[in-house]
Amino acid sequence: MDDAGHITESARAGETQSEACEKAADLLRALSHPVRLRIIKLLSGGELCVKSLEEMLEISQSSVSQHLTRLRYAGLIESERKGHLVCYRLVNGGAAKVVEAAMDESQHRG
Amino acid sequence: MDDAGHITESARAGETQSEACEKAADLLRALSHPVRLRIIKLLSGGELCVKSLEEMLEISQSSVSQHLTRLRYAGLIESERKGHLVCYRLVNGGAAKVVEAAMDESQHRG
DNA sequence: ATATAATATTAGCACGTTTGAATAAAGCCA
DNA sequence: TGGCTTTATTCAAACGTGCTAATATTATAT
Repeated sequence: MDDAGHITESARAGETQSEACEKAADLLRALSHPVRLRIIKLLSGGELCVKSLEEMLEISQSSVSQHLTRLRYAGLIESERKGHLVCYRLVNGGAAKVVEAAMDESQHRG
Repeated sequence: MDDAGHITESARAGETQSEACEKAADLLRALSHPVRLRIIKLLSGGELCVKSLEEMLEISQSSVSQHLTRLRYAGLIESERKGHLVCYRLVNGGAAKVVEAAMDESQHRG
């Protein structure tokens, strides 16, 4: 839905259309793995430590940790040490909104 | 935003939560390339033939065609031959909605 | 039929991603 | 301290992706 009569948000920020698409593609790439989607959905119910995620997802500790690192690097989640646990939570609802849109859409077809 | 008191859409369809995430991840992967995002945005303004897209995107014909194939395979766009041109259009607004959510989100941070 | 324009497909290479195994680091408790 | 649990990091192998160059296909026009 591109604007015709006024300036787009990316233009306002001094960005090229195609630069904005690069950023959005980075975000989508960070989300485009089934395990990472499940992590986002789990965290949208509240913060969780790595061990809990590992049990819920039933994949190796190493793999969970690497996916969390990727999501954190993308700015979608943040972590806080609590004793010997490290808890993760969503940075804000934005990532979950994109995920929701994708889940919605992928069920109506595909 | 998971449901607590009633059945989710994926459950209704006889799908596992994690199967639904696989599908959504497939959709996101199909979208997670800057050129493909630009294609979706261009097509949301109306159908276009490959040659036009090639000129607007300023990338090779082969590359455009391959990206279009991927989007078509994902069910996001469809094509129609018109003389010696092939025109592409969005299958429905759903893909554009996901793209919009991602562009929105990626501009508020990251 | 031949030439030309538009599109699709293929092959090969470079690069990114995902995984498990192994190892390291950090915090707790006896 | 030493042992235990949790988490992070590194490595190598397998696999996926994106690009270009080359070739094939499809339609049109002469």
